[in-house]
Amino acid sequence: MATIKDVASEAGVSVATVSRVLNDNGYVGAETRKKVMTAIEKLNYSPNEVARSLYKRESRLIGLLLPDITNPYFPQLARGVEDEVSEAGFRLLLGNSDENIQKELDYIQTFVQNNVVGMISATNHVEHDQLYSELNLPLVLLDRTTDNYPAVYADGRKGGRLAAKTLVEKGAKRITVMKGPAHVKPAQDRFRGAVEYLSGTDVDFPVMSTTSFSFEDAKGWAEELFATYPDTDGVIASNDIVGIAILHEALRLGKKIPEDVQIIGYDDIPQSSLSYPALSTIRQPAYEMGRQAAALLIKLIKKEKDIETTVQLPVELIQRNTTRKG
Amino acid sequence: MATIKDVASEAGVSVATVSRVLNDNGYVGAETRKKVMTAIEKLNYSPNEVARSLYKRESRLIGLLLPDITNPYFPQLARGVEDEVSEAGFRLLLGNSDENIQKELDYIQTFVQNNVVGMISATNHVEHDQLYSELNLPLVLLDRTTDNYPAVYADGRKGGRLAAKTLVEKGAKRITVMKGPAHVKPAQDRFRGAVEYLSGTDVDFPVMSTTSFSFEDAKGWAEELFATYPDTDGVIASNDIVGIAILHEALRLGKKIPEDVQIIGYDDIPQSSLSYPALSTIRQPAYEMGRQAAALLIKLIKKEKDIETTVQLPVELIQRNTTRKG
DNA sequence: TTGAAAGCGTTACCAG
DNA sequence: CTGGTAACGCTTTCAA
Repeated sequence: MATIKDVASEAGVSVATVSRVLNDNGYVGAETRKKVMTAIEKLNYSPNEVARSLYKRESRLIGLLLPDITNPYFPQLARGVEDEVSEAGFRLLLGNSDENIQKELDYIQTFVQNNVVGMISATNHVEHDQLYSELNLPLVLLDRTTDNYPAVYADGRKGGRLAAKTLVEKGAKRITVMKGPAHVKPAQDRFRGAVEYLSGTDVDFPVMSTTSFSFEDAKGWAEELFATYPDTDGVIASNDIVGIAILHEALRLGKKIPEDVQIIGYDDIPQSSLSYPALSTIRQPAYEMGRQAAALLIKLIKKEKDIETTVQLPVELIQRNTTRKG
Repeated sequence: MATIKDVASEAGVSVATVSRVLNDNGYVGAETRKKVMTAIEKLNYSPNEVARSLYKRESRLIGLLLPDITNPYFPQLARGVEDEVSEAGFRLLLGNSDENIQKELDYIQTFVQNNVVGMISATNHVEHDQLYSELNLPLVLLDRTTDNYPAVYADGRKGGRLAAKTLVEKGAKRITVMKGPAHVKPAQDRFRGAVEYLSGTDVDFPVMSTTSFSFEDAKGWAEELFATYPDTDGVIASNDIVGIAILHEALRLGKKIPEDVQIIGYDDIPQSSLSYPALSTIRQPAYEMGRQAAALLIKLIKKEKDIETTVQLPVELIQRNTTRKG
């Protein structure tokens, strides 16, 4: 790899001058600039980010912490983040925390060790608000509310209410509400929203608790649900994965969808529109959330003034075929 | 952030000594070591990776280049890679190329600018074997065969053959085989495998070409398929996404699965088992492939001897309910 | 067993 | 307008 020194001697100038043309600051004569450009071209030089980072004490790297990229909701967030940061010239250092505190801490440590300029976290540990606070780094929370940090999230409470309202209006009488993992804040919000709404109605609503969102477990929850509440005629799933699993199980049991049981999911992951019948769901604009989180972080990094540090994106009912028409 | 200097003065020794205990090399007295440890503890010091990287001319970072993390096949690869590299103390710099040469080049540039120790690429541009060859970095290709580089991939040819054989043996007579995007090498392999097998049989097999794997487009391919070949009774989908879309469309058209038409997908993404009927498919061990690619790369980085630089993982028929029993 | 100092590739300050 | 040089935080000779 060519260094700035090589370029300097090739162009017959000092490294200081090369640095000036590189960063486009300070005075540099037209002639000189041209010589330098030629040398750069010729040597196919590109500056060493590590040296830059060392001197400036900040890199062009942003840390992204996710629970588990294998859950189809997160790649969309990640992609949104990535597109936005890379358009702004930043790159992503990625970590999956599995909601495991130690892993999370380890990643945060790597982030600072690598001089990241900021970080985005979509994990759910409130415990280390403390840790985060010592971080001394621009941080934005993604897919999670909080009073203490900049955050972009969707209105889970409203989403939950919307799901419940939809099912009730479409005539469900015995609605099973699935409660997602207790430590997953957004899941609790939507759950609370649903329960709030249902409490104001006359429908029964047994609650079924689940402790994960994984594909492997989803089947189990689905079986348990119909075993425990065989006469349920409406299900508010904790997310689309679970919703699809329930749909699958209902069909396997010979139930008619949406006649016998209506199902509504949460998230609107891409594959939801491909289930059969296509899953009705509450959409969170994941890609957009990722983009906005990144955009917000970048503003923070650039220390722009008057930024809205908490942005709430709207949720939306996507009415497909697991809920009744009209 | 505390630096090595701070630790040194806190411990009353030189930075050289601190460095020695940090890296556990060179002589350092037991007493001294203890003092240093205490200082490190007290200051909560952790070494600056950037400075290290600058001096050593190599970081603890590995570059991972993916086509599009939004395609559910890739998060699994990514996760496999991540788990393996992070267990070995490395971290991931992530890039989505969208199979776009310019983006790919940009990421590769960032990778070298950041002194990555190696990279893993799951993209499909053979054109820049040339670029890669000038890279002077350990590289392993993932989900792609090649003679020129270390690679881990699954046997696409065999997978295609297996899909075709399965459908034929289960009585399909007019099999539509879908051809994935031309530039996606693994898709072509499985396609060729299927065609090879079918050529040796008496069944008809119209070929339908598609140009993408996205969810949005998949629906379109599905509609086109049944519009063009309404009497098809077996479909070899180019991957599970397309397979699920076809399943959806077939059901929408009132076809019975698997009686009227049998469908077989490719990949075995997690959601395939949740379609209804559950999708039969050819499984590629994506997570495992990611892990092995990372393991191979790490061996390369450590310059171990006698390593198997090309590992082919087996594919497997996952017989679910879109193919007939027995 | 320990310390001083050079050097990794940049940037920015100060002279000229 | 340009060049010399200290500094960023670390590792590694080389001497002591």
